[in-house]
Amino acid sequence: MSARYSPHEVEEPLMRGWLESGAFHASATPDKPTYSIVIPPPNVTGSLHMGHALNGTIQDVLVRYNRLRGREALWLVGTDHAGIATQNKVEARIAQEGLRKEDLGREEFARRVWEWREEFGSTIIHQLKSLGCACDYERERFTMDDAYHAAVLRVFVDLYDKGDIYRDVYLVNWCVRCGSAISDLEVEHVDRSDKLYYVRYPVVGTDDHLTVATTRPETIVADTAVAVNPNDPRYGKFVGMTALVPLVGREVPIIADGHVDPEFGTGALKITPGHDPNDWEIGQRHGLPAVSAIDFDGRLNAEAGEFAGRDAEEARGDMVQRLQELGLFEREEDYRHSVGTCYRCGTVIQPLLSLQWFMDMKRLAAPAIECVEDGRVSFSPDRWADIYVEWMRGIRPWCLSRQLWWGHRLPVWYCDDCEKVTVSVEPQSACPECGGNVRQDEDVLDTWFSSAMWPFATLGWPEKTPELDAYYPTSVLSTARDILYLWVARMIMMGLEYADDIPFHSVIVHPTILASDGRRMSKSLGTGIDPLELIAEYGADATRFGLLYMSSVQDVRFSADRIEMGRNFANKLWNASRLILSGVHPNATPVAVPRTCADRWIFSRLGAVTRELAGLYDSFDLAEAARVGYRFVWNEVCDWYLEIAKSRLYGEDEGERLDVSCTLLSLLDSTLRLLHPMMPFVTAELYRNLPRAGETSVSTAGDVNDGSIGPDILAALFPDIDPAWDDPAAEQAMDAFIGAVSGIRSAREELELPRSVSAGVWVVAAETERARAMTEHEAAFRQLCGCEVAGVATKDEEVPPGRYTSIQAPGLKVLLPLEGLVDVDKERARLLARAAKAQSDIDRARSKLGNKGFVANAPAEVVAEMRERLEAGERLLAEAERQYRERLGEEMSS
RNA sequence: GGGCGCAUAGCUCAGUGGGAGAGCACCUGCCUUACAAGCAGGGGGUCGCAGGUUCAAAUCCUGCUGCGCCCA
Repeated sequence: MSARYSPHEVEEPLMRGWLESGAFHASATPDKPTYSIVIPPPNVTGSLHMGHALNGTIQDVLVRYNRLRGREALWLVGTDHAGIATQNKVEARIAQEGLRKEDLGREEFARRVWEWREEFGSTIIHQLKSLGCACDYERERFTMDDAYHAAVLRVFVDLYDKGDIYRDVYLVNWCVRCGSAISDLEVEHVDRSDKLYYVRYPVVGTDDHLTVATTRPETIVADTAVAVNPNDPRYGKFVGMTALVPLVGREVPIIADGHVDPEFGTGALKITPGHDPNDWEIGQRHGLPAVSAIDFDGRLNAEAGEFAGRDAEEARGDMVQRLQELGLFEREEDYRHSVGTCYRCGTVIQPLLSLQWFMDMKRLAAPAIECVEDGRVSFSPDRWADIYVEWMRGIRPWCLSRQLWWGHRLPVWYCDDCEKVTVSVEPQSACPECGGNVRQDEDVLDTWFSSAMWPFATLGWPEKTPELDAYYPTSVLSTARDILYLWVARMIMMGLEYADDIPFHSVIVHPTILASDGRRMSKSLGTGIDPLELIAEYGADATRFGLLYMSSVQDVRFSADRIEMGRNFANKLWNASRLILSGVHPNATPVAVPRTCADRWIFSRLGAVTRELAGLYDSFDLAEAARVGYRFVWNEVCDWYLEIAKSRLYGEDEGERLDVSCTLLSLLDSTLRLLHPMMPFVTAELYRNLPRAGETSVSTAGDVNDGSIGPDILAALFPDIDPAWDDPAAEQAMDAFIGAVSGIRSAREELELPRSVSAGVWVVAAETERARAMTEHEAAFRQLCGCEVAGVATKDEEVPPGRYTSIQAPGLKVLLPLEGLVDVDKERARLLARAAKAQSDIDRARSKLGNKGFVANAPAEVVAEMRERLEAGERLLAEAERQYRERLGEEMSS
């Protein structure tokens, strides 16, 4: 075995073996309890980024853990067809041939998209393999698969028949660049510095005018009212009169509406129902007409008179100029506000009136709220449940149609001859009403409509498949928070409506890994970190471990230190295993025979850690799981147990060697299984090198994996703990041992006792059982701190007279002889420091105990503990003073 | 405008009512036959600020400041 763990020699062959043997494939008809996760389908156009890497790791930990728990675990993967994003990619590609999609026609364009998808569409899915993800790659799904498409049409038609889906003219969010409507959720609000323009609207029949403030003077030409707050004393007299809209001279009513904020601008608001969502609402309430002055290409139309044909935003300056010429312009001021932009391309959204397909969400929302409120679906962290419910209560109609060529085309046909609209799963060739010609709607469905069906459509719905039966509802959905509304909420609604049950029991909302500047990683700013590069540099296990360790509940700045920590940890585990695998007795097998104090201690700890890790995996606290695993392996197994075991492992006694070998192998065997969910590769590699019962010699540990799988950790189970391992006495004894060794080491450094200086120390313990580890593991004790145990006493008087310094350890103290060894000044400083520490403990405890309230109100055990602390402090102080006197021949003056 | 979250060592973060922790960085000493991606020892913090509750507050409450995010 190499002295350094080389992830790249291990990972690829292991993954290949697993994939070839179908180890990740879940049975359609399992005979075990099941566990299932559907991956949030990544965009076909994407490549692996930090969010995917973290989320992939989380899901993989859960899937692997549940396999170890003996469950048949399905991790279903696949991709989302991502309408706009994919269309953009392919448009860019054909643009290199000098083509636009219109040149190809719809059918040919779609063919090009499929071609593109075949080539690049599974990039992320393949990249997940390098992270070690145990997905069922054989069941990869795509939201445009034929069966999936059929399911989408079926749901659309059904919701139409139920009256939830309808067609209407409504103000929608229009992206001029994408040439499509998008839903409210796809609009991203960004803060922008603009101008607020103050414009005068003459009041008809008076010499007065109302001044309104607007950020969009180009929409003045579409105004159909001026509104003021009903309680605004400045404007009450104008309500009911009319005003003239500048530039176009339209006479519009002056209305009163409670939603007008008297504080904004002048308190008078221009109302443009055709180009502003709030104005649309006001217009609806007051029966105002809506004028469209901006077309789908972002240009002003005939309503804008002399400005017709100009791009709306570009025309703004000239329109302001014209207002100035007309004497209707008052002033402008700097203004910071948030502007809706397209979340795909960043273009400023134009609210436009348009005939679109909508889905009313109210009916489906009710049960989807209920299942979260009654706890059938839980969120982790649970505050997301409130956020979800809050949003669901205010849910609004969903604009479903997209003016794209890539996606699920609406199953809607319009008759050329009559008014008949046919909505049907079956393609229509003639109008069922009049037999006339029909045309299919040109639009496609919002991508999120199909992804909402992901948890059941991927399992074969609407067929009653065995997969659906075995794996629905799924166990967990893990996701970033930004698609909580866009996707998670809609999955719950669709699941309840069509699969007759919640889509998943738990939703994990994982944190966002931020760039080092504390903001989201950004490609354009170059602050992104490529997880594949991390894997290349540190290995997959290190990357996974680092991500888990750094990401608990809060968003966190990426820190390469954590990944390095993961690499070092993998290396530590590797080397600990190297010590064991190369040092054990040839006949040893992983069967624990805990005999000595240290054995019983480490197995007691193993039991506790196993329980703890199971609880942490079950409750999705994977960051804590990483910490617990790290501390156990590094600070308990490696720092102490292995060091103690060495003396027996390298000793002369054959029986001892065999015993400790078996125990070491058993400990390693369990530890690998505990950590496997987090670090699948290194644990699998080491596991296959463990000798098994029946084998007579250690296998070829550390040979480079040729792809064949030895004992496969994937077939193993989570460690079974024997309650009999719990051993508080052994834990106490080892606490004393560790405290003594550490104390002696510190003293040696402080007193500058060279390592070569050996000493026989006396152990003073009221209960000699406390000193058991030190006597039982005397060889190890000597090895670790360079001291022999000269004897064990129950009280000071039993210790031979002489000069000692004392070292306090849990439950006992160690007396280290100083005769002729120590620099007087060093010892003086040490004793003074000890006395000061003891004094501060005493002061603290005394002040607590002197407080009547404390003694009366604090729990008895806390008070008792404080008394013990006081006594211990007093003992320590007295001892330091006594030693000071004896050693230095003078009183300590403090 | 409404809401959520965060502020702890030089850095990145744990800890969420009873003696301030980790990793990295730093200082000292070690190539001790598992590991220098390591070992041993050490220094370093009025736990953002101000009030309050409590016998007891980094931890609970209120306000403030700063940062991030979501919704309108």
